[in-house]
Amino acid sequence: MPELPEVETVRRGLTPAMEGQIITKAAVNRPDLRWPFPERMAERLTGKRVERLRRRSKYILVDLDSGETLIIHLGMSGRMQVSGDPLGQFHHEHPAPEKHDHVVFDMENGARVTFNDARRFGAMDMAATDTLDEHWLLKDIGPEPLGNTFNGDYLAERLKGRMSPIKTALLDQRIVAGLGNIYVCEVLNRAGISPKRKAGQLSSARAASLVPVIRNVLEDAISAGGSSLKDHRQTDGELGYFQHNFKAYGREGEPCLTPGCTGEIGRIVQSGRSTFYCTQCQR
DNA sequence: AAAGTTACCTGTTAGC
DNA sequence: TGCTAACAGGTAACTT
Repeated sequence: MPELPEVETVRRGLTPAMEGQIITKAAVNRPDLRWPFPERMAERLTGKRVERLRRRSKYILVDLDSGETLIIHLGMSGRMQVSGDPLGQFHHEHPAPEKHDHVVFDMENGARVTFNDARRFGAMDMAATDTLDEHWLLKDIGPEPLGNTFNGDYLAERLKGRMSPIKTALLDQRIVAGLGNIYVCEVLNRAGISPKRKAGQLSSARAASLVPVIRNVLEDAISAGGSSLKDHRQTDGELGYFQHNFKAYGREGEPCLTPGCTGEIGRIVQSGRSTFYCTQCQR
């Protein structure tokens, strides 16, 4: 669900409420999300100080002073809401609990962080911080698209020889981290590349040219607080607004916005997911 | 090995 | 209004 920009927006929203703070109480209201929670999760969190909040791909990583890291994935419908007074001053009022509030953290500063996930495709696990890269959920993930190791040479090399459509290849988290259905549609529209084109059929130069487009789309979306369709909210409950900047996603039947293009946006299904693209200017 | 399909779960919406 | 079906931003497990 939430793709990289939404997860980064959530991480930034959680940081002032959680970083440097002790978790005074962890309420775990059910045994599992997509998978069972780790053994004794509440006890392993309670009384621990949050040293740092990081993000890897679509995962939020909460480093604790116990040497463990809490790994959080929002799945399709996961939200994290901050309530109360993070400045720790006078009133500590929190909204009434809602359906699907599965995990609730109370912080020493009075902030409350609530994980709500109707579809329960989300996940939480805990692992030793120093070997986190070997965790089964993280070990096969490709480079961060906004990091230095993700460059034109790398992407061209990874796409070489691939028979799958470029749309599918960019969704493959082993090739590049953090892209989901929405942003892949936007990237290919901005790049003028057909989602149906075989990944290995792109010239190296064209493959490499995707790198700055990917970076720009993601950076624009992060600046806008992510995209709110059905579920994504920022941690203060506000909507992101990048959805107003979509040029392809969700615009079936509407005109293509590429300057000089007279085509319209169509929709096809690729590996079970909707793809929106301009049949005229995306070749 | 790689590509494609299915399943997980609930909520919303479109269509009748 | 009420019912049903289709669909939703992810990804692991399964089949081909």
